[in-house]
Amino acid sequence: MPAKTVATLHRILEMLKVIPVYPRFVHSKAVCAHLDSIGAIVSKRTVERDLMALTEVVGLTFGESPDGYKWSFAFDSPYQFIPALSAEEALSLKLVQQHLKLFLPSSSFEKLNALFKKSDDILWRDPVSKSWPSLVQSMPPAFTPTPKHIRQATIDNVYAALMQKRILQINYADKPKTYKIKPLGVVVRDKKLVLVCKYEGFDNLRNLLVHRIRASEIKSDTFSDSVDMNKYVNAQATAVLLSKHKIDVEFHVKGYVKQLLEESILDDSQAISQLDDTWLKVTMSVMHTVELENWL
Amino acid sequence: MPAKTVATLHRILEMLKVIPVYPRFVHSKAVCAHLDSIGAIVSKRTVERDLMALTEVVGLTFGESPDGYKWSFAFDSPYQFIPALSAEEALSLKLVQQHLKLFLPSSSFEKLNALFKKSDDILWRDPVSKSWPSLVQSMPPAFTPTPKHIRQATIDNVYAALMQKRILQINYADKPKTYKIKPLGVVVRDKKLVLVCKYEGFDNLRNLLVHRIRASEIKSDTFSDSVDMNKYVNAQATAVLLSKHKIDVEFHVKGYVKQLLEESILDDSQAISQLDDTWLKVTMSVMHTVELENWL
DNA sequence: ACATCAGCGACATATTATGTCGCTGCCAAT
DNA sequence: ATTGGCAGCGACATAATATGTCGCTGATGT
Repeated sequence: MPAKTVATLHRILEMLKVIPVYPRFVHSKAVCAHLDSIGAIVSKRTVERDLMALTEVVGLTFGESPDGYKWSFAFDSPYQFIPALSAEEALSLKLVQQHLKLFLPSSSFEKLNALFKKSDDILWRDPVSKSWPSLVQSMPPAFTPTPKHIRQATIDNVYAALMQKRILQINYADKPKTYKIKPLGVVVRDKKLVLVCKYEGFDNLRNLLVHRIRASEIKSDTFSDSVDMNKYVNAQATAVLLSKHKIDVEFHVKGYVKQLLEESILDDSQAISQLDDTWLKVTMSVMHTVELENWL
Repeated sequence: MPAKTVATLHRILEMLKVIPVYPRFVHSKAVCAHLDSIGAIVSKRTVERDLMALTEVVGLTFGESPDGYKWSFAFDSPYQFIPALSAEEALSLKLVQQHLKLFLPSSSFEKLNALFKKSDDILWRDPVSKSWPSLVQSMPPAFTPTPKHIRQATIDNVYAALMQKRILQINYADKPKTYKIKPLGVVVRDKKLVLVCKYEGFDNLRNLLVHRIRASEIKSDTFSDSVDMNKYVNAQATAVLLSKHKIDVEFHVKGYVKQLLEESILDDSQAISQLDDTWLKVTMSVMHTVELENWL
């Protein structure tokens, strides 16, 4: 508890904060530098010893390289996420996972895997409920192609080019040509990652599917174009609306559809009342969309 | 590095693993018990000292109570998630966050906030890109009411009852009556959490909106009903499909719609070819849904 | 009023964390 | 080949400390 111990602990945690998960790595020298930068000056030797010790404790791994060891968090280290999780919290995470699996390409949320793994563990250990996997579900909207897989390298390049505003050279789809593009933003639509960009030399916006990018390479040229993604997305979204305002709907149903409505919830504002034994009156206020049109 | 140090470190981490984030807590005695259970036997005094020390280092908090201090992780402790995050990873998390904000009630992913906060930090610090907040977006499907807020207590009760198969007594919507229900599963549909359940004494499945549950209380009675949520969700989902198979579509467009199509991507299998200066031919293979019908 | 128990201060001591130094290879540039 | 630079690692000395023990205090609830 005295001064020195807390200093040591702080140093260790600070070290862990600089070490990324597996495919990435840091050299011990960088760790030293970081410690210096936050005022926790220790000898290089100590850092080396600490790293070694952490190997066994939190599952660090290291690989050799010309300029020293390359340190990484083990991929599945249970220490990536520390605090305890209650069974309820774990179940709630499970729901998030189900949802993400359905709506995002898996590469987008790989960073969350440690968390999901942990909640799995918690749930397995739970003595009461063995059937949890089916307790929570995410309901896909109508039609659901499986999310495409995207290579990590591709996604990294896209993000890096995006943030550094640098030209990205890609092979797209099956076209043999390579294109130079200026990445401006990323949108997730349906289950696909869409890259909004301009082709070099052109000025109109194009949408590319990230999972169709075959090869990518970041060039050193930068650009200064930019686009208000918020506005862009809104513009595209409202294009499919028939009207911008809510409308009130009232209709009567019977038989099979009646049953369905009694058990389902179309909208929050829906009100149902019994007209007689066979007919049901439904009123609600919703956005006027194409979907609705066909419902009726 | 010698034996004892690594033991201590291990013990500390093991302690952190049992401490939940803020609203929840553990008593120091429980921490002791856990340490004993994994063979790291130390005196109670040491545990107390350690906890105190951890206060300053990882942001533990404690509150008084009749039977000892109640220890929690500060809910914004930067140590909940340890490994370093690269800017690319952070951006990718940002995308997930955008997406979740749009599709899930916020209470469902509160546990991820530490992670999102961390990625925010990383991105703010990034020297190159100051405009990251608008770089990634999630595109809502057509119409998007704001996700409802759900009280944490409600969600916890629902999940607990669900896992322990216990009767839940609730007040629903504005009705003055209380109902006893058997929770069978949770589905997220559109932006709402839907609780699939049976009313006590009835045998048909009902869907309740979790955010409309006003008050809830777990009873001690248990039940044994169960439902295959997977099947249930699938059944509901296919109800809105006009046909189960993909169909091929071919159509010609010009003018404004042509422009839109050139810049957008409706589906992965779409192929576009130029007929002449004004007309564009589009072919694709998609599920036959009501949405599609209206597109044309 | 009593018993119980959590927190906490004090203290002693065996234990150890850390800096220093020097050796050994590996790499790369001369 | 030769050299300089640098990373890892073992050894060692020592100042410093982590931890168990004991006993006091003050709540709590019976």
